[in-house]
Amino acid sequence: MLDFAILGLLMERPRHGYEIKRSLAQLGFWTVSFGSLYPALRRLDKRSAIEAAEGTGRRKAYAVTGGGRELFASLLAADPDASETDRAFQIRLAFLSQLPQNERSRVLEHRRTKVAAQLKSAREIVIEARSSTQQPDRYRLALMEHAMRSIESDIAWLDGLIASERRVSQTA
Amino acid sequence: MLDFAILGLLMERPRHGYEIKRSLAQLGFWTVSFGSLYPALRRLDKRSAIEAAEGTGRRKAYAVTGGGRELFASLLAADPDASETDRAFQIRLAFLSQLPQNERSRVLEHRRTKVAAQLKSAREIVIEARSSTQQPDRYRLALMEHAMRSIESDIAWLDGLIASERRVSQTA
DNA sequence: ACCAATGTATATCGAAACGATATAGAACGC
DNA sequence: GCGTTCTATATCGTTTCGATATACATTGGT
Repeated sequence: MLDFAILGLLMERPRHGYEIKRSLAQLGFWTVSFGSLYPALRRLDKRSAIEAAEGTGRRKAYAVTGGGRELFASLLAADPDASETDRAFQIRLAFLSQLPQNERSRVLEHRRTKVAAQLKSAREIVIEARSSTQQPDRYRLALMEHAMRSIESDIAWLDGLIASERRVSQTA
Repeated sequence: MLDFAILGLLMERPRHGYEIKRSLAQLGFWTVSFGSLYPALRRLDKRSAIEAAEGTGRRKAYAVTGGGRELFASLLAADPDASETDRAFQIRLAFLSQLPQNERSRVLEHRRTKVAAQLKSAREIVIEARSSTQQPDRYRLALMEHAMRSIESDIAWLDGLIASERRVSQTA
């Protein structure tokens, strides 16, 4: 999970820990804690997927190794099965350019199906709550409605991505 | 965190594990795993914040104890400091009715301040990315823009809550 | 009436991630 | 020159996760 993201970032260029943390946050999906980051780096180092390059001073820059590249490629191309996390999808998306066009659509469509299911159940929950005899706490209703709307906006966003994907593949 | 949510749910009525899981998901904020849930129940039991009521068959219903009520109240009223998690806020909100009106506004305003800061940095990131010479990967840009829009919609939602809070306190 | 599939329910394991905190050099302000 | 903030790595204990095992209950088809 975190390993996947780290490898992806290191594929572009060597980075040291703190920089990985910053990049992760800038990609808009994660403010990872030090308690996750440094153990992850050691994990990857142990598997020799990464190696410490130029230990200039106290900053340890890490670079991805050959094995690391292979590992990353297999993670990226892996079947985005039903149990894919939100975060896993985001990471996959951030590196989606590295996948051939037809596979990209598959990843997006697959995600759409999953989120559509989430929307269905979120809607049912809201409808149920609104029509309940003893109508629920207003804060909770707000919570449920907001959750529903967030999913709706996720779907709209995904549809935009899918549409632009189709446009690109037609031009090409 | 999870303990907080469990206590809140058990304050209303005794529930067994599976039901807590379902309620948590319905409140729109969490599909907690069994690997979190059952350890959490045992944790709370050990602290005697909850106790097993009527062990009818294989379902163990848990009820909150006096100590548990105290614990919950202190968690709910605790200072929503800067490090408050998204989830912690959501849980707090789900049980906000149990807090006096003036404290409710404080919780909401505090949250707004925090999310506003998030929005600021998200906007900076998007602006920076868009104006960058080597403009970033389109998928990443989409990711960043979506993150930004999500935060914008969170703020709008919070403002709605704050406004309705004011309306209520004026009528009262 | 039988049995397969699905739903309800509790439990546990190892791994991953979290939040807090410690430490310390570097850069900056005044 | 001295305090504050920023950069950077590290570790500790706890929480949460995801996968998996198990078993009874309910429902639907034939």
